[in-house]
Formats: sequence, C-alpha cells, structure tokens
Amino acid sequence: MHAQRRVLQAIETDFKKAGLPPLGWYDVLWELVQAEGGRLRPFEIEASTLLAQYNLSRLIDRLEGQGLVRREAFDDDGRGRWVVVTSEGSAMRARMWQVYSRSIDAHVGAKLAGDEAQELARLLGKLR
Amino acid sequence: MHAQRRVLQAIETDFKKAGLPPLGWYDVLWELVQAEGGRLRPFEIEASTLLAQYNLSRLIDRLEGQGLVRREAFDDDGRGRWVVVTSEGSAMRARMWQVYSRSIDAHVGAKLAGDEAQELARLLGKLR
DNA sequence: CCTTCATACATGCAATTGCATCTACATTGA
DNA sequence: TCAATGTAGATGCAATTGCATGTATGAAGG
Repeated sequence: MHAQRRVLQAIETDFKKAGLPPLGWYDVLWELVQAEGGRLRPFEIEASTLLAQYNLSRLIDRLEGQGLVRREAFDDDGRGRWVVVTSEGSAMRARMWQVYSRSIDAHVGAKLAGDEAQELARLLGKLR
Repeated sequence: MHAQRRVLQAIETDFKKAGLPPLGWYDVLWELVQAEGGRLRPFEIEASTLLAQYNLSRLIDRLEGQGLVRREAFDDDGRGRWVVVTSEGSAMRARMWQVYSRSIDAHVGAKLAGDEAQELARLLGKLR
C-alpha cells in the first residue's frame, strides 16, 4: 500500500508539472487506442481498468468534454454505447506517454536492479 | 496498480460487510496504539501513513466525532496538537484487526507461496 | 404477448479529496 | 524589538468518488 501510494503520488506529480490530466485518463485512452477501431464498450473499459461503473461513466463525460473521446450508438443492443477515441484523444495519449514512461522509469525502474522488475511483476500478478 | 486496486477493494469490501469503517481509520488508530502514551502529533501520523495534511486533519475530525480519538493541546509548541486514542479507539482497532488480518491472509497470503511474500515485501520496499 | 427479471449505462445526492489559503504560533536575523 | 519567513494545523470551495437508484433495453418463461 505504501509503495503504491508513493509511486502513484510521484507519477501524478509529474503529470501535474507537465500540465497533463490525471493518470486515470491515460488508462482509458490507452485501452481505446489499443482496441480494434479505437472503440470499446464502457463495460469493457470497466473490466480492464478496474474503474467502478459510475466512475467510468463520469470519466467518459470528462474525456468527451475535452474532445478526447466521443460516444456513439451501439446498434446491436440499444442499451449499449461505443466509446471512440478521437485523434485528439490519441494525440493526448501519446503526449501523456512521454511523461509517463519517464516517470515509470524514474520511480520504478531506477529503483529495481536487474531482473527484479520481472520478479515484482510476477509476484503482483499472483494477487489478481 | 491493478494488483493494489484489487487487493484494496477486496479488503474494503470485507470491512464494509463487517460494518466497519474504511481502512484509513485503521492506519491512524494503529499508529496511535503503537505510540508511546497512545498519542502522536498530526504531522507524525501524516509521515507514517502518507496521508495528505488536509486529509488527515479531516480524518481526525471524523475519528474524534466517533469518540475514537481526542485532540489535546501540545504545551511545548502552541501550534501543535496531540492526537490521543481513546479506549473506544483502541477497541475499534482491535475489532478491525479481526477482519483485517483474515482479509490480508485471504487476499494476499493465500495467493503467494512459501517465501514469496517476503520477496514481494523486499521488492516493494525498494520503491519507497 | 406480457410479466418478471437481468443488463448497460446514467445520475441525484452525500461523503471524501484536492487545492489554495488562512490562522496561530515559532524562529531568525537585522 | 520587530519585520520577515517558516511551520503546524484548519478550512472554504470545487472536483471527484461512492452509494443508491433511475431509465432504457433485452431475455426468458408462462
């Protein structure tokens, strides 16, 4: 818990210094950029980011408000929606990655020797 | 990040099911119970829990509202305060530990084999 | 069909968090 | 002594989160 708080705070601080939105935005944009056609259903994003349904719903509101994604109808099921990254969203993800990758490096990579990162990832993987 | 969210959510869920307050309360009560005389200065709690100053200030409000701690004057420095656990606070910590310990066991211990927990702790320790 | 139950997503409202700033007291150095 | 600066903690206000529930649609059974 402490390790996570420290690393997260350090990363968020880096984002703020760079004038970028919070880390949560990155996770959603990343999932979308990865996805076929740059689009996913909210419940899919929910599953991969572990965001609560209502939090994701509002995060999408904010992303949409900034023009980084847009919602589209999902015709096969009237209840569903598509969330689609815009080119602005894609560009923002890339811009965030510039900061994020350095940040991960500084606050995680630099503190672990050799194959320790692999081992840490393996152990944490067992907790999910 | 994912591993932490999963574990934290699982623990918070256990707390809620047991009708207990959030995990953050435990951290503060624990620090106080450990401390000499059951009392600490807010800035000391802040350092050991990694809570933001304003968040701790308000968490203490809530703890005080429930009678789990009380604030006392700190005579050597007019700016300072003592935060003191009450016997109710101490009892609450013990009650929370009943749930917490099982929760840690179930969501962390049970998922790691042999000395993996040690190794995980060592690696995470390097991140702080 | 139509009732009942389930699923996808949104939203009103209360609680918590973050940010900026405030108050009160302490320390330093002319 | 006193102005300037620093530290401990509190707090107003906006943003975010959590909880409960709402709306709309789909699926299943009689």
